[in-house]
Amino acid sequence: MRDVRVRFAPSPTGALHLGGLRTALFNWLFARRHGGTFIVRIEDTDRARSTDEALDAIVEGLRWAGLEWDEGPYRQTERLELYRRKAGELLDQGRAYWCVCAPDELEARRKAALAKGESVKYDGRCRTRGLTAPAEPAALRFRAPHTGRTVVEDLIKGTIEFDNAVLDDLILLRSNGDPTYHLSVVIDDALMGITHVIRGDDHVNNTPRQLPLFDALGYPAPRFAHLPMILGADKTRLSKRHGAASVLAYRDMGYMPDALVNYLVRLGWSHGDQEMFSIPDMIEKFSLDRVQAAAAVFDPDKLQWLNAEYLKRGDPAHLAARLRPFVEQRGYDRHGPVQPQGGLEAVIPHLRARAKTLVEMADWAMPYLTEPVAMDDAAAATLLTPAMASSLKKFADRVKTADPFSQETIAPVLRALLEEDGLTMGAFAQPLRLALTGKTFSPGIYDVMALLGRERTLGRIAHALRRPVTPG
RNA sequence: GGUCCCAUCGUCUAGUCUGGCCCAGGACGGCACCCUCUCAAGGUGCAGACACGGGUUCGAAUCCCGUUGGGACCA
Repeated sequence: MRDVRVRFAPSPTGALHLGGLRTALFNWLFARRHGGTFIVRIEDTDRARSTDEALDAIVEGLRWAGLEWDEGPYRQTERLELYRRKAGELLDQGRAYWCVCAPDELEARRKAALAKGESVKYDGRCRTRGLTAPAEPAALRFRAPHTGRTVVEDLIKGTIEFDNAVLDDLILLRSNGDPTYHLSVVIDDALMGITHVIRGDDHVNNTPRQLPLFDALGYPAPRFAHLPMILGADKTRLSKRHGAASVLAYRDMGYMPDALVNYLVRLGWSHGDQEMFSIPDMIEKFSLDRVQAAAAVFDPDKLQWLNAEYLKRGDPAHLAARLRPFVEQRGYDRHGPVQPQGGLEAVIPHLRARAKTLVEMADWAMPYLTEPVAMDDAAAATLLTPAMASSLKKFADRVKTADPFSQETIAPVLRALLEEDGLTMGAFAQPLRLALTGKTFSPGIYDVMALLGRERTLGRIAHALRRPVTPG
């Protein structure tokens, strides 16, 4: 195999979507697997719809996901002269011709054909006119073959045959001189030495139109692999309508990049029953012939499960770094950081088994990082009864001297107290938990105390006891 | 409308190329139980699919044809 060169070629007309990320991922994996080159090329010739904001978002999304490229991003708007020059060569060689059919006229003919149930392709009116440098606005059309068959040997779908009679004479240059998608994509793939075009299967029908163009331009065609679409729950193409589809939105919802990538790689690709793949693992195992031909439905629940798995297994220091922005966003700085022993990293072992996202983890972490704690008043009204308050006070008095302040020393004190006051752990743990964290759910109560340390444990109980207590 | 693609549990998929090991396996989700100081997590178990109809064959989820259904592109 020649040195593999693949590209991801998004249009900067919106956010990077999950479908786009997966296309990028499969290209990237293929390149890495074969020691090839991964190129990012921005298809921004549609200048009306392309924006720099979208371009930035795409680049940011790729970076966040960890898909580093080897070349680019190239921008097609920087290569317009090249496309025009190549189009001129096709005209000189008789492989293209001027067409003066006006767009609205074309549209009218198309509608008429559709109404009569005929093919809507261009009728070839200007094909044999032999127009040279027309004075009126003219588009340049490709003289496509109209006989024979074009065969695409797709690496995923197998052999796909097209009757050339159904192929259109593509427009290469619009009447304003701008290249069309078909022209620029073929020239770039040819000149950039792309060996494998791995793209969404919405491009399958474009392939037989582009193949003769490679030929006319005098370049060997790359191999093609068309990836199945990602669908929403309603089985239509995934889009904004299905809720968040943008990669950056998933980042902001607290997903780990490796978890998203892991989820995406399993959408359409598999390696036996294996569900979890590290990046090196998927690079080693990735292959196009294991890619599914059928479309896949995006399942947010499974993504969330995978994310939780990454939270449970990840390196605490790494998770802490990912978690920090979410914590800071929550006002970590507002009260001044109140660090538990060992910093943010120390809370991770206690929260990772419960949280599904970094957002949840950050929410759960706040009681250990800020002072004072936000109290769940409704719960306090039912849990902090006078009787409980008295037991809590006793508990606080007795654990004062526990040394070191840990489960080993606290547990005997607590057990004795429960016996004395005729309480069960089940009855006492909730009021204590609420006093310590302000919440009705938390890590194990001994872990909470160890995390808070002696001073803050006692302080919080005292603080909770100063609340007006409900009679009862 | 034309062209093209696709079809295994609700979802992601293994099995399809190289028919028998599949009265179809795994995972997510669901349900039940266990564990338990809360919430989770974890453990155990249960329900759940070869779209349909014809062929080929001793034998088909697997091969062929058709139907149906879904999707994409063409403006």
